[in-house]
Amino acid sequence: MAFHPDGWSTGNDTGRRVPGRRVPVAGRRPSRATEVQEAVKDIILRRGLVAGDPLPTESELMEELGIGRNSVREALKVLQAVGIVDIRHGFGMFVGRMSLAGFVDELAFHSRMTMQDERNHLGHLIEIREVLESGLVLRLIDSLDSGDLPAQLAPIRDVIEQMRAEAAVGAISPETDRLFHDLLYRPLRNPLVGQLLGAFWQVYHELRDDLGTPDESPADVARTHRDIYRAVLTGDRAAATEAMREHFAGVRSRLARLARG
Amino acid sequence: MAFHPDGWSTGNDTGRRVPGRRVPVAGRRPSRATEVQEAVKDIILRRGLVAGDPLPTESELMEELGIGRNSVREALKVLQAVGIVDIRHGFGMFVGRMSLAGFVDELAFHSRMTMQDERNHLGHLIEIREVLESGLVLRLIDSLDSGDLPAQLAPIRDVIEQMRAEAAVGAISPETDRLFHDLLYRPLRNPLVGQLLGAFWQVYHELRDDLGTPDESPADVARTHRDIYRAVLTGDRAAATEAMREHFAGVRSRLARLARG
DNA sequence: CTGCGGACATTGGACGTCCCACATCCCATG
DNA sequence: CATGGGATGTGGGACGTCCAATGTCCGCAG
Repeated sequence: MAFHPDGWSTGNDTGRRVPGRRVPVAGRRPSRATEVQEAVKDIILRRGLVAGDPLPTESELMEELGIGRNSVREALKVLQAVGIVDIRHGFGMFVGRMSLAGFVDELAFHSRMTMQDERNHLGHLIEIREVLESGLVLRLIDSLDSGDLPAQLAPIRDVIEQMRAEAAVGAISPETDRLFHDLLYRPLRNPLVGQLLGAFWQVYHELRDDLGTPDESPADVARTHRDIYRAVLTGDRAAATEAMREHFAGVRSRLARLARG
Repeated sequence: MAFHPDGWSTGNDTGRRVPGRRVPVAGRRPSRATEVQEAVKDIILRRGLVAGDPLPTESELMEELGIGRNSVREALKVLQAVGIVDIRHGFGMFVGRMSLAGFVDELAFHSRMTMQDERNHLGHLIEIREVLESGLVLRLIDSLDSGDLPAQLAPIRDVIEQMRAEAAVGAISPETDRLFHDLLYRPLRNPLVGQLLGAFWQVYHELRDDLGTPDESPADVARTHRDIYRAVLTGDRAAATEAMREHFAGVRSRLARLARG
């Protein structure tokens, strides 16, 4: 992985770098791409840019840093992969919004890779998601203004209704499921929660097809989600914990069957 | 090996497009780099490779896919950034181990970027970490074999001792703190927990210097960690929850002060 | 026989250049 | 006044070439 050794900053490179000129000095190697990455991050931080702000063009970067275009491009691609910059073909580069897309890729890939063996990455991921959601739902109950709960939870109620409707005519769409878990924790006002859970959710659903058919019916799924909603509505912490456990029971059994078969 | 520029018959469609002519084909643009990424992932999955296994060389990839070296390299750099492949100069490429390094980069960067404003990424991150650890410690209590608790928790006890010793002579080293949070949940046998928590921990400690001085003394820190250990040892769920809350109280106050200042 | 050093092959790293694709803006043309 | 077609600027793709790092292996010295 890319290490960024500290003690390099002093000493040798004070200023411009002549393209084509190689420094034969025996020392560590802050690869060109790494240099560019650090430089771009530095520019963003130093200039106090925010997500969406325009960044220097490729040409400007190659000139300012005295580095070839390919290296610049490699670095930018990496920064794009980790969601730090946003590249738009024919338009320019911009400070990126946090997307966790790279995180999803990594988790999804390694989960798929270890699906059949004992390490079972996906199972571990689900366990973490369960722990997280179980804790979050309690925090949600604590944080809700007890004044007008139904109004605050109205969006959730709508999703539950939608879910029930879909279950009645067939299967619950992934989008509806995702929407539930996204909306539920929104009152916590912690956008990272939504993003992280979204990432977990996405990994699960990318690999869902590789798992067998679910043990529970769509109606069961709708019911467990409704139970979570009701527990939050009534502020019943124990019921919320139990409902969350129920919700993940189906997932667990599906995974367990995979491990056996 | 000599390269024959007489044209390549392999699936490289260099069909000319007339400038100014809009291609009516529905807009799908699988960029070269993306193609290579998918191809490499596919190779790993299809051949059932595991972490550490060797991958085709750059030259082999460019030939097999009929794609230029730069594109191949860009793709591989990205895959390296998200921890899917591991590139070792002068040796070869290998299937990567999960590292979450890209995730850490993304979180650390966006946290630093939003440090001064209201969005306060870091605070949200800490909140998630607290929820996670609070839930995990309860799960840990449930999962421990009640037979020989002291033996199972011996490593933790040693770290606590180390922590106390360090606190007595000055400051607790980050490594010791990290070791505690890493070892504590090891009995859960969920390696992802360690990695995810490690990522959170690393983000926090990368930005720690930008926060002010801590409110609590090293002795306080050692004490809160000891309380967590004791709660697990005695299986006291309420005490564990409280100890975890205490543990994060210092972090929270530090963050709050930043928001005010 | 042992071990150490250096040649060699292999593999990644970097660069410059050329051309393509895409987006935007402006101006000419109807 | 509306519109379509450059002109321009930006990223995307590819190629060829050279450089540097790493591992292997063989031969020479002890």
